[in-house]
Amino acid sequence: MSKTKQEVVTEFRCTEIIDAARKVFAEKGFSETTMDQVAECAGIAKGTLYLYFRSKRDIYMAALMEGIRSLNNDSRRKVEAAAGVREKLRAFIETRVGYFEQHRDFFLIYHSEVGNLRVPQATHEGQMSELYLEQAQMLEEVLKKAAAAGEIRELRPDSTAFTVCDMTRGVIVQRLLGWSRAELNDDIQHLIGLIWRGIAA
Amino acid sequence: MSKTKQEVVTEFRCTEIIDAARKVFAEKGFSETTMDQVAECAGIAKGTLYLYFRSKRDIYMAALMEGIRSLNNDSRRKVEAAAGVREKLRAFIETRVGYFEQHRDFFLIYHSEVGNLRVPQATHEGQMSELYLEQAQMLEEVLKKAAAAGEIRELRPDSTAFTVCDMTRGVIVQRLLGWSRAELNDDIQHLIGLIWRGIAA
DNA sequence: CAGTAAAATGACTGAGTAGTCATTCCCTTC
DNA sequence: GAAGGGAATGACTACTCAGTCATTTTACTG
Repeated sequence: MSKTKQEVVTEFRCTEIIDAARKVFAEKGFSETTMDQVAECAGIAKGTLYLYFRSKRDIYMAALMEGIRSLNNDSRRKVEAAAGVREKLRAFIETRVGYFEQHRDFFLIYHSEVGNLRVPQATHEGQMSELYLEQAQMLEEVLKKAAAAGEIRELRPDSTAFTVCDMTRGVIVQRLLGWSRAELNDDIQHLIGLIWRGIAA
Repeated sequence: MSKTKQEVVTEFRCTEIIDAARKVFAEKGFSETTMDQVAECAGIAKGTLYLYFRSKRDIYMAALMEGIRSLNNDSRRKVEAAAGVREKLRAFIETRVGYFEQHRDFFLIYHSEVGNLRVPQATHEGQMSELYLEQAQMLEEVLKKAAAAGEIRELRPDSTAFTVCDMTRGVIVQRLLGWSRAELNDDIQHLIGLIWRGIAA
């Protein structure tokens, strides 16, 4: 009984910390953020952070992983639920754009970390790219099946999957930076149009 | 006379420093790089850095700007020289992929800085996004003219231009991370195919 | 080759911060 | 409501590093 209660408290604190971390790290980046700031934002003392996480990097990675996992799950569910390539594609894009629009702060971390091409040394490095590649692979499967069924033309599915991810990422950036004033749906529609028909007359 | 000589030395030192900075910053990122490392890599003492640049950030930005300007010039020249949209598109992609393949270390800085969506506070911030947007705008012009000439279908030229930039960026990342084993030309060809015809059967 | 001025150096300083731990607080249990 | 124990605290420590500046080296000149 008491154990359950303790677990609840622990989970609550962890969530609290991760949420705060996401906010602060998104604003300043990893290096420019201090543990005092994270603590203050979470409304607890700095020492408490270390009761639940081993280090600054640990908190950062926890925030990142949690977000990616949640995004992956959302995407997978939506894509599986959709019928036909084009709808699956739309589901994929819609989910991601929507998710990041709702979790701006998470996108900033995700984006700067996933876009981090430097020589890895973090312990979590393996997990990271694994979770990242998962997205592209999901899309790759969809494309492969569609190609087999003749729904789309024959293309290198891996490269194409990555490219679709990149285009989606691009739309998210455009929107977050306010470079696009269009409605969400118009942006998505436009993107799908590009993917599907290209720009040829 | 003596002045010219002095200028030459100054320019040489600056280049030396910028080259070293590019290498070191690319490896570790801005925050994790120390001035001692930059100095060592440049083969000079730390104090000397401050004879030619005001601050760490100054050196970083100088390295970044110089690279972007050079890339912009290359791209513009090649795109202008090419005839027809499709060839201009190819020129654009080819130049960028080629440039970054040749300046890996620069790409790492460029990528992490341009992808830096946090609230700006750097003095150079304005210049940065200006130089960045320049690329997309160049492409936008090409697309607009092509659309007017009926060479491509009517699309939102701004959004499309950004998307093409994003796709190109994506290919570069794929190649730098070793996710693509294809020949450079095949990757470019594949990308142009995607842009031009989309994925529709 | 002495004298001088400019360039280069690197030990040093001061600010800032990740992580610790002795102390305090609070909640449970009897 | 007192005792006991686990959770929370925040002052403190040990360290890093951007930027400075007194000193040394180099380059030029007459």
